[in-house]
Amino acid sequence: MTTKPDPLTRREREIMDILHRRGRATAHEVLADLAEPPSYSSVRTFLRLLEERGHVRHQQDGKTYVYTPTVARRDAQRSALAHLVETFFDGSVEDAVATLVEASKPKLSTPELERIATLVAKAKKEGR
Amino acid sequence: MTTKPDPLTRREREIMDILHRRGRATAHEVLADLAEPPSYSSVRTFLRLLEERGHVRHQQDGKTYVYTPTVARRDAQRSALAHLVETFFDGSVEDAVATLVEASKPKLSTPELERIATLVAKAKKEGR
DNA sequence: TAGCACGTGCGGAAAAATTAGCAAGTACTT
DNA sequence: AAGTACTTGCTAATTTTTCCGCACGTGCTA
Repeated sequence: MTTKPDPLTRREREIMDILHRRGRATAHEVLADLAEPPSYSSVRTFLRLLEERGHVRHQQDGKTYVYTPTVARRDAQRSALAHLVETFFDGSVEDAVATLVEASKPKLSTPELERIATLVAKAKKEGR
Repeated sequence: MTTKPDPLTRREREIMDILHRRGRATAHEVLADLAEPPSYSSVRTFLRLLEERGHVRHQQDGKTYVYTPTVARRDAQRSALAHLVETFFDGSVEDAVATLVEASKPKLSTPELERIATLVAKAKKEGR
C-alpha cells in the first residue's frame, strides 16, 4: 500500500527539484542547473541511482537519456504543499494562503487575483 | 550581506522542521518527534552543531536547554513558500493557491474560505 | 558526603553520501 | 576501417554525515 518514505539525500533532492522544475531534463541540463556542480559523471550516477530506486524514469531521445520524475507533477505539488503547511503553518491552509498572497502581493496582477477569488468562491459553493 | 546557503543535511533538516513546527523544543522533545530516532546523545550533538552554525539558539530553562530557530517564523515561512512555488509551480502563485485550495477543499470551513476571500479582495484593492 | 539522576560537551568510530575515473558501446566521419 | 565524439554502467576511493559512549558538572536526597 503506502510506499516507504525513502528519503532523499541533499544532492538527490537538488536533482529532483531540477527535474520537477523543468519537467524533463538530460544529465547535461541537470548539471547546468546545479549551483555547485560536481562532474558530469557524478550527475549521471545520481540519475541512474534515482532511477534504480524508482524516483525517475528515462526515455531515450536519439542516443541520450531524458529523465522525468515518476511521480505525477500534481501529486508532487500536493505532497510538497502538505508538508509545508504542516511544518510551517501548523496545518492552517488559511494562514498559508494568507502569507502566500501577502508576500507576493506586488507580483500579482489584478486578473490573477480575480481568478484566485473566483476559485475560492467556487470552493465555498461546492462546500455547500 | 546575503549569508551563504549552508545547506542542511537530512537529519539537520528533519530537526529544523521539528523546531519550526513546535516553535521551541528540548532535545527530548525533538527526539520524541523523530520518526526513526537515533540516540538522545546524537540529537544533542545535532542541536549543538546547528547552534554552532547559527541555525538555532538556546535558552536555559532550569538546567535544560530549550532550542528555537534563529530565523523568524515569518521569514522561514516565506522562503519555504518561495522555493516551493518556484520548484513546483513554475513561479505561479496563482497555480499554487489553486492547488492548495483545491487539495484541501474538504477540510476548509466556510468561514475560513470567507476569510481567504476577504484577504484576496483586500490584496486586489491595495494593488489598485 | 556519598550516591543517584539528570543535564551538557567532546572525540572519534561506523555508516552513508558524494565523487570521478575507466571500460565499453554506438554512430558518424574521413 | 580507423579515428573521433559522444553516450552509459560500474567500481572504488574520498569526504561527509551520522552516531554514540565517555567524561564531567550540578543539584537533590538519604
